[in-house]
Amino acid sequence: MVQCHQTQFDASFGALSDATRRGVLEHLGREDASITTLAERFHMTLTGMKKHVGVLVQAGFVTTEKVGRVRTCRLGVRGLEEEAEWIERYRRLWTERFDELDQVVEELKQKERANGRK
Amino acid sequence: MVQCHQTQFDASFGALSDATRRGVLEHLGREDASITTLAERFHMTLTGMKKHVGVLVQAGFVTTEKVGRVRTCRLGVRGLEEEAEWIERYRRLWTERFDELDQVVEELKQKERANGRK
DNA sequence: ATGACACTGAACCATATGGTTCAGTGTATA
DNA sequence: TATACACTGAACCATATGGTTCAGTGTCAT
Repeated sequence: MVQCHQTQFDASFGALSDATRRGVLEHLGREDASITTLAERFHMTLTGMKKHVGVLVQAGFVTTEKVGRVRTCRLGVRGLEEEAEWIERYRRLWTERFDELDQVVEELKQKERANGRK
Repeated sequence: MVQCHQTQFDASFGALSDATRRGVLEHLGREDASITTLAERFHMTLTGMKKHVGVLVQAGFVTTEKVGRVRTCRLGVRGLEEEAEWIERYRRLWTERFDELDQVVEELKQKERANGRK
């Protein structure tokens, strides 16, 4: 369950680690867009935006289709389910870890009270 | 609500985009560890592992404390709450988007049935 | 006090990333 | 048919990333 998705997570978290790409996802969440539209929206050359879109496609977040001379980008079917799962798993890890810590702190307090009474 | 966390997300998703670092988080979720332990565990030089830990510290996922000659790494207090939130928000976006799509498909089917009856 | 141990920092290396320009190709439109 | 438009690909650039080696510094154990 751990080794099977490594390279996929590398790609998807990598794709999410750039503000422009997160912005593109947000835009595509509202409406489909051509490369030109996205390039203008994010103050970037066509070529630059095409690279970002390429990364998002590679990660499976976006699909594109070219009709005539314009390539339209839209959200891919893959979504963020697996990333959400991964993150959730680690959130649980964190919580457990700090519940343990709380216990330790609680024990320390008890000891202190005991010492205070001495 | 969008621009305020950009660089933080850059750092945190960037930190998660590497298999070794995800592995380190998993390890620290089970137990604290020294740099040496982690380096051995992931077949890497001390220096290399120290860099990875640095990235995780920078992202706020890990804290370290040096006592004597060993630096112990543990999960930081920050956790993954905000990343979980972000991802959740986009999961909703996706869902809405594909619900719309489903509607369109549904309408197409209806039209087709109508044409079939012609 | 000596040696081993755990880390640290600088320097280096190859490759990846985020961007650009420039020179195309193919498509729509006047 | 000529022109403008949307994209594509190659080449380039600066910086970041993921790793290494090597030469320390400080700490523990004999």
